Amino acid sequence: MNNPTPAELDILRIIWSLGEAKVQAVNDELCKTKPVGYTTTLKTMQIMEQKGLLGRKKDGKSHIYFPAAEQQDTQTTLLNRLLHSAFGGSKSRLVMQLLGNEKISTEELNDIKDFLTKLEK
Amino acid sequence: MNNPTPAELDILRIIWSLGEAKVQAVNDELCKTKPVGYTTTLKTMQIMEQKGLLGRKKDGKSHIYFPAAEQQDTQTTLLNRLLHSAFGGSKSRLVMQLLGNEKISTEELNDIKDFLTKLEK
DNA sequence: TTGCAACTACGAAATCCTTCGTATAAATTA
DNA sequence: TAATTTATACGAAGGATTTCGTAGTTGCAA
Repeated sequence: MNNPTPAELDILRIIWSLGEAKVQAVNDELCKTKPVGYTTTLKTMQIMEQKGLLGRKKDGKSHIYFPAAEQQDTQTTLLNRLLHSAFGGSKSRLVMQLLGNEKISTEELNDIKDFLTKLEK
Repeated sequence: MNNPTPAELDILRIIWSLGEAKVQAVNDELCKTKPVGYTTTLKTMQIMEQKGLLGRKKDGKSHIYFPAAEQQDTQTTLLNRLLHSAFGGSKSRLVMQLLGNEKISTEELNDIKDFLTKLEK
């Protein structure tokens, strides 16, 4: 299916941390970072529900939204995409870059472990 | 400046691996994965040159393109964006997810090392 | 020098993303 | 019960991305 866009990811991150939330709560959080209209957040969350990124249930006159997939599944999907699109599939290169080493290594896991050992002092 | 879009990243990856390349060569590579018109590739590479993602030099009637920034700088930018947008800035969680462990850890580096040790058997 | 083949440049359609205005509907309160 | 508040639904504008058609340019071979 479809993957979260940047704006959708902003919302997902908030819902992950809250477990579940109403549009109002998500919008409040969002506004702490950048000003955004209520209906913008609502619209995006409605699209996310259609896309299958969020589920929702009625609560009085409003809805409570929650993640439709495991947080980890979504994270893994995004991470794997970056792994292949930007790192040619090399996990060790990705890890080394992430942890601040720019050296390229071919001995995947060992190199990572050595790297960590050194970094640990 | 501007960040590479998905289509641009496909091209960047090819140019990274080739060092430098003409449009034709990039398009050939691209077509191994999915069919795409020559002018599509050309147009995208022209845009990338304008954006400052690629440099180019004349070679007879055509151009030779090359990365304008270090591969690692671009990778780091993309990785950091994912780190914050999807992992709330936790490097250890990202690494663990990448390496196949779904457990959340708070002792950043040590946990990663332990994890690697186990994985190594 | 003429003509062909390989390239470039340009423009524009189609789609996706993001944002918000407006119209409705449903509780609440005065 | 009427007015107010709080939500939802819908549509559409504006910008970014992706794709490609068409026209024009350049170098080389015949």
